[in-house]
Amino acid sequence: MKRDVFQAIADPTRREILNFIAFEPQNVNTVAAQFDVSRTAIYKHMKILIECGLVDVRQKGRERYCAAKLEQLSEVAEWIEQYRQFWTSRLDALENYLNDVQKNNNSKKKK
Amino acid sequence: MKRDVFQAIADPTRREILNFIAFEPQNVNTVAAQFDVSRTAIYKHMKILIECGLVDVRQKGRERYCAAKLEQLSEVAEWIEQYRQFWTSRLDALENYLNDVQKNNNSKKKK
DNA sequence: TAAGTTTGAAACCAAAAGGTTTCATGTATG
DNA sequence: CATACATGAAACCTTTTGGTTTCAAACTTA
Repeated sequence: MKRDVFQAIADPTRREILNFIAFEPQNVNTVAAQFDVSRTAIYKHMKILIECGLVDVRQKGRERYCAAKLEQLSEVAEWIEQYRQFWTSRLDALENYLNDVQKNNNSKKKK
Repeated sequence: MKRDVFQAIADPTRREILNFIAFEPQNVNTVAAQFDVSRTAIYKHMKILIECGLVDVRQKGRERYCAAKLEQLSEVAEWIEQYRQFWTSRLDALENYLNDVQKNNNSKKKK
């Protein structure tokens, strides 16, 4: 099953897991120790993160190091960016307006 | 109940709803007509979007116009931005690597 | 080799999510 | 006023989610 990044980061525990392994890969037990819930519960969250590509696993002996692949977040970032013009500052709104005006002027000049 | 923006945008139908009303507010029926599911189902999605502040409602006669308040997405955007350094250009990766090397050298020197 | 450690997976459970049909209410309008 | 329309809400159902306990397997190490 191909998991969805949007859905993966919807859960606060999974966001905390990502944050915990963002700087340095950690094995499952180390991650689980950070949380109140059972290791198995964390493992399940991990599985979801792995399925959507947000986490990568590297076997090392009997341990498995989980590394965050945060570039997968760009899918969400890009989805949001397309709407950024709707909420940035009024200055930006002005800037956009001026850009538009300029664009229109250029088009007119070409004609 | 204070809803969570992360959770609200996890559902693909809700993302489509946001996109549909992003440029121009629409009443519930008009939105519902865009989707296969029932009006009531769309209304429930709408309610979730309203509860987390992603949608604003303005009564007008017997109709209720729903407008997207996309600036609420900034919460998610900011959460992602803090990790952007981890996946931007390879140049950044090289920079991080060099920083690490330097750090390790310093540690060794201390010993 | 035997005991301890790290992990994966199965069976099970309660609550939440997403959907439906149905009904009530307020608003327009012929 | 009577009918049609737009919406909110309740009751109900099925699937998914997030959690648990338990057990098996693979790897370490005394």
